[in-house]
Amino acid sequence: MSTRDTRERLLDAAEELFAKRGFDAASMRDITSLADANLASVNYHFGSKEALLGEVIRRRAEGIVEDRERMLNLAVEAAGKHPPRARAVIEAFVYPMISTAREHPHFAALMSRVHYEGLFHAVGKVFERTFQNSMVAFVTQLSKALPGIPAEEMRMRLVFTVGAFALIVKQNPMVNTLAKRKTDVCMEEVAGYLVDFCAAGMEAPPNKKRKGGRQ
Amino acid sequence: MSTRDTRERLLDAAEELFAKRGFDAASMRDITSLADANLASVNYHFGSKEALLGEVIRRRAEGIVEDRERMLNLAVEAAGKHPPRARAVIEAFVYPMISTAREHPHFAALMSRVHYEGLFHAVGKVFERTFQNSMVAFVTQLSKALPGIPAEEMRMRLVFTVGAFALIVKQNPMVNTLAKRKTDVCMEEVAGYLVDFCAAGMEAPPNKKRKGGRQ
DNA sequence: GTGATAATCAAACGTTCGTATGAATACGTC
DNA sequence: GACGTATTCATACGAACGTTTGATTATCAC
Repeated sequence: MSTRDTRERLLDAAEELFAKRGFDAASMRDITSLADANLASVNYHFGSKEALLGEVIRRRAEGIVEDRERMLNLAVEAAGKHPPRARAVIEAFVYPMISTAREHPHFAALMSRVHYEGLFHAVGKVFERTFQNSMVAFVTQLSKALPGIPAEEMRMRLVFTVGAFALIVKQNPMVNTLAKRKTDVCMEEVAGYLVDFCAAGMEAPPNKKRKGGRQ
Repeated sequence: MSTRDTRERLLDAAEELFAKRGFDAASMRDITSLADANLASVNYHFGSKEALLGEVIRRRAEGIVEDRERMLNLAVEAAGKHPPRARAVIEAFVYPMISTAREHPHFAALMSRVHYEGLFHAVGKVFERTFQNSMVAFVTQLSKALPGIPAEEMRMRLVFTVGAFALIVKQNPMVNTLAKRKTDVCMEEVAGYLVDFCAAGMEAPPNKKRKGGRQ
């Protein structure tokens, strides 16, 4: 059993348990046990538990960002000299993560956690270099598609999209309860709903800053 | 210093630290220290750490749900014999939590955590009895306002709204970074953006279940 | 085979955790 | 002021945590 095997088994086990239980609640003993590895192996291969989390995220995040950029470029080219429709931009933003959520549901759930837990101390750098940087290009294209929306409001709308998205891929019990589903909501199905919802939200008229409104 | 004082100081401290660090990372010693109380006081007043979390949520959740229902009823009455507009329903859903987020930002951030961490074992019951139950009435009114949307899709759209919402109230570093803000995003400001976005998303045409689409 | 490097292993380290205990103090009632 | 209850307190417990260590085993070039 080569080193590479152990490394990957550790990454897989960590991905699953970090996603299911959270960073703190997933102990090194749980992870190494699931990976059929020795307790000390994580510190040998990665140095620390935090570094393990960083590597779990890094090994997939870059691919997702690349897919997003590829889809965005395709949309730009397909639109010719016009800017692409907002819906096409949203699809380029959402589908790579949806595909990941199907192939690696634990990773998608973990990404959702990263948004909401204070895990930035461990993954801040890799997260910044990948996901956050990639968002700039999407805001740019959305602003071209919808020139009437102020840049700041457009950025907020993309944050809303991330939030709506993150709650879905989390496989949250609430989602199934609310949706009155006995089986888990299927990713492809929900992707269509999400794109419809967010594309319409993007195309909404800009906010009338009604000052003196509700205090 | 009466008992009630200590109880409330513990609840306040727990609310803040659970929100900032998460359930596991916020230790009893941190909480009791911030509350200027003895380490044993939590177990004396609440029985356990989990019970403390449950009480932290319960003491505010019920008020929020009541506010939501009150605003929803007002919207229904104001609309007369017609159903209220989707936007009015969204406002009734969002504003009570926005108000809470202004008065008790830690609580709002904690609620966001509850959606994403596996905290349901501790708060599942109180959470179910309050927030999830209250959603049924909103889906009902939204379906009346927008009869063209299938019930399941409407439920998903309300989940999207919760997700977009939760990411905002979390005071997530990403939000400020993305929004290119040096100061925290103001709740009232973002509430307007959020309602515009979600109301438009609600009113989007129903999804054309394009089967055989992307695999 | 031999030696150097890489990887695995069992065991232990010191720390921190949530909880429990029993004594000490504060409080309200008579 | 004394008594019973409610609360606070210092302290300790056992368990679980991430990490470290030093020996042991596998791997591979020569």
